[in-house]
Amino acid sequence: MSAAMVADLKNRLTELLRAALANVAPDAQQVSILLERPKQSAHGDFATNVALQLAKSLRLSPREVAGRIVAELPASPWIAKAEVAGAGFVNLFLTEAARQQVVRSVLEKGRDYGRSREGGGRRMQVEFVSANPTGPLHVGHGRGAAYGASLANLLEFAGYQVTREFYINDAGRQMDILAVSTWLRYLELHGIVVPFPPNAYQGDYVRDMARQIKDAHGERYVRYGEAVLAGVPVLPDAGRDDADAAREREAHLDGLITNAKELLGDEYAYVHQHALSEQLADCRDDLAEFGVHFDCWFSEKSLYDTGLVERVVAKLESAGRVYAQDGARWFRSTDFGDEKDRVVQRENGQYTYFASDIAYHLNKYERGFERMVDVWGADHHGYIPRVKGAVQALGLDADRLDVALVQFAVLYREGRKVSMSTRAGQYVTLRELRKEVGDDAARFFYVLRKSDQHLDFDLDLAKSQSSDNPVYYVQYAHARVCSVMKEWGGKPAALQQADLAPLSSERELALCARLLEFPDVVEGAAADFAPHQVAFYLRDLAADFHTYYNAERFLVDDEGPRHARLALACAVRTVLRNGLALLGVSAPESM
RNA sequence: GCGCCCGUAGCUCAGUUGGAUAGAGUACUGCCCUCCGAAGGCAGGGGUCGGACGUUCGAGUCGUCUCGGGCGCGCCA
Repeated sequence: MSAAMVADLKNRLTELLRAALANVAPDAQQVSILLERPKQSAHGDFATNVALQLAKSLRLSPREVAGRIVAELPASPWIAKAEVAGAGFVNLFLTEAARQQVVRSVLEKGRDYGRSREGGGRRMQVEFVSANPTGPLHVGHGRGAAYGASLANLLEFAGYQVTREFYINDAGRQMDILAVSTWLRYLELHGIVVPFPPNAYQGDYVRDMARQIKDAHGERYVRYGEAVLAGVPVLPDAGRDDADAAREREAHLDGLITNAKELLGDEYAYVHQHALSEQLADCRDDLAEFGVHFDCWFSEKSLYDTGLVERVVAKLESAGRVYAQDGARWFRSTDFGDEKDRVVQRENGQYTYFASDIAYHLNKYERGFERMVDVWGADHHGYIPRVKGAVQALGLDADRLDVALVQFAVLYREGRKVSMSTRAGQYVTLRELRKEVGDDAARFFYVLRKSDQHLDFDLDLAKSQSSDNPVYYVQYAHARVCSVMKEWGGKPAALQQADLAPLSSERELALCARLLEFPDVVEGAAADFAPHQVAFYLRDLAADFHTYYNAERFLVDDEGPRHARLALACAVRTVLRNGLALLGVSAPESM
């Protein structure tokens, strides 16, 4: 049996079952034959419920139908046994040879074992992280980064041509706040003290940028304090935390932004640009060190510069989807199931974030991606109907766009929730986390949970270098294989043609069956956008290997068993490495 | 109040378009290194799958209701 045939094992089995069905139920040729892997090995390698599906129309008991299918099943070198079980399942047991050959298949394909053509080379975009470049990434962004990167890897492995994209929110008010925050710190350095607003960016990185500007340009951006505050609404008392006070603080900040733009004129753009590029560079470095790379950094501002925002709103208006009310312009998202219509252009003429996001999605479609995935924080779930609505309103196929929601990571320190506030600058950064627990542990930990599930991130546990962290368990299995190979001293290539017949123990055949699962796991994880399935699989594979390792010796005197076992170990190593690579985790040869 | 998500072992979580006796990790208890790496292995206890009703050959999974938790509901991004 060749490697390709192993990969097609399920298809072959399906064909055999269909051949049997042709005799059992000639009128039911279109019935779908689902082959699943039973949870218990006593139920065989594959099972099908097709008899249960057909029983009613055939007016026979499910067990009777199953019995006839088994009787009509053509002989095959891959099936050792087929039997009727339970309510009417047909359980198929593979021959030892069928299982053993997966080892050869893995060794032949190497890094490509598990890769599929499911995606057919179709172009797909995964947009993720897309954090405001207004400060260091925090641990919530880290989860989106780990998830998005792993998802992109998976989709690529599943045969899609993937573009990884970061959407830069460089056009909005948040960037102005960052620029003004930096400028105020800069003025401080020159002895001009304007009270630093509580809702401006507090982090030390703002002071760092101010210092850089001072070092590079001296007093060039200095303006008088009275002018900075001229006409700016006063700050409410620090003690007040009612809604009015919050509004007044925002008004104060807006006033400062307006004055900064007037006082600095064209030079405001420099401060703004400096802050943006500094933060973006920091973000890119941080992610790169985390093993997260992007093919495209897409600027929101560019959508305004090219006039696309304006054009897309006009297009929606001419389609009758935008109307004016209360001085603003609204998109009729209720036509598409949203709870209420949404503003695209404010009374003051400014477009909303939503408007540029519509333009952005139009741009994605125009770039020809057949499928797109937006990875968002789960708190944005209410945003989905309006974006999908806008896509539909533009006459585009909304089904090509998927939104994957990632819940925020909730940090725990000494058993207590760590409060997070971006503005107050009190949050654990991704950098800190990476430094504390290491990139491998962080990447693995992040995807060890379903993405739309809350992640309790226990910092103390993650910080401890103990074996509690599951990533060590998987990496250790890999290091163990490497160690055995080193001890053996031979060349792996010599194992390609090893006779695999000696791999007949229960543990060896179980390990083979596990290796056989990998392509299915990849395909399922890609289809479900669920990298955590790969992480769980790797833990199972490592467990099977550790069990085997403890029970048997590899370096026995007999060359037959020795080479067969080493071939199996090598195959395990390859699959561990391929799986870890999908998750962006290293596969160390020793640790 | 309305909408979306989640309730599975003490804790943290898996559970493959509905499938057979609901599984891991962790914690706890007891074993296993003169032998390729003990960051490992073996064994053990622990569950009304939040609750009720329904759909059917079959429900942790689907539907309705209900209780509990999270998030969203702005001319913010």
